[in-house]
Amino acid sequence: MGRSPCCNENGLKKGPWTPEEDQKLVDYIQKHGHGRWRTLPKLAGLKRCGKSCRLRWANYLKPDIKRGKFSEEEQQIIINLHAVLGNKWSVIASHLPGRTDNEIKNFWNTHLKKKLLQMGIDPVTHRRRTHHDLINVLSNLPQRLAAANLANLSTYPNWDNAFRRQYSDATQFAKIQLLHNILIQLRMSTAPTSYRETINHFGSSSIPDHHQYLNEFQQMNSKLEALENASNIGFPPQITAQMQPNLPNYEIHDQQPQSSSVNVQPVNGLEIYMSNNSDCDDHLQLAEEYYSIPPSNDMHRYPNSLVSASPECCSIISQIENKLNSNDISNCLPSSSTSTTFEPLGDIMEDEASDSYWKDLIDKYVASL
DNA sequence: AAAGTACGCAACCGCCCCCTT
DNA sequence: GAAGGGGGCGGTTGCGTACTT
Repeated sequence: MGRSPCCNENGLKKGPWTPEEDQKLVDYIQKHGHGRWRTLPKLAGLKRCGKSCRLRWANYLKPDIKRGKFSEEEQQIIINLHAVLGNKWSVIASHLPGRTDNEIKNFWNTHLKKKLLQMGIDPVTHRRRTHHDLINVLSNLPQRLAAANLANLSTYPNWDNAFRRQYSDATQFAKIQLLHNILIQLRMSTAPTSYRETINHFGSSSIPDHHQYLNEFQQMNSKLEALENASNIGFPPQITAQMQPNLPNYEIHDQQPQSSSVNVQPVNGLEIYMSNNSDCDDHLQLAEEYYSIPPSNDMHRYPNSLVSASPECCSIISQIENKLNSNDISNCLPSSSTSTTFEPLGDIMEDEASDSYWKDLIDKYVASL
């Protein structure tokens, strides 16, 4: 069928609107309403196409439009709705009084997208970018290992100590990132971060003791936090700036379901939805209401989707876990200001002195993905 | 101080859906 | 049911401004 553009007539103005044009449009609409947009410009004395008038009115001149910065609450609403709806800007705008779809779309593209990326969250799927991070780390690891090995050779006497240490730290950091990413996978494969996933995780027939479950989850988070904190202390700034964005951040929260029977329990920045009553059908119904769209339609858009680990992967994760359990990471703080950055993690990293251990581990882990 | 670059946002473009004829 | 028009929507562009070199 097709249609001719509404702005193909000669003499029609394009580009930024002048205050005089704005005034004409406002005056006309306040007096007569907009009626048919195509006929409006002529009646209002504007040399614009109807579409341009509609957009100018809808996005800028309408009296109830809210200008200015988006509040934290508004930002959270946009993120949550985008996780469920995708780029349905007009629907998202309908939940934010005074905000236009265009404004929200621009704000998403210029601010929120970057914010989520910095948090290690994919802005399209709203999943944590565990696998991508891991692949990035793995793709750089051989170079880092090679560089570190070179730095250790006495055949390069001109390399100063800071330079050697930087490369040595980079190697250690790569290893820690690997450990970190594997642990995140472990956390995501065993710890649901939303109410739906709680149900999915335990099945609809029985839900074990929530407190015990939360305790386990908290312990895992504590370990990860300690690991992150330890790896950040004293790290050379030129490397930190480059690599820090790869470290996921857990500040994002799901929106609290509108029900008094559901508690939100913050766990190290994550919020887990747990119900007080033990009726699984009610739980599921609440979850369905909260997410509003059946999961089979578009599962990938749900926030905090469950990432499951394969049995092989779990086995490797267990090895790492055993290692972590045999070392008290919470005490891993630098013993002095002159210590090497990753000395505190030495107990974990150095008892397997050879890089072949890590190579094997990486190979197995990649194969299990 | 000037040139180059990045960023933010208003406006435009083209496609699509829905309603009317 | 098909054709055509009106309006809405999401993606993209381009300009003005801020920031960096």
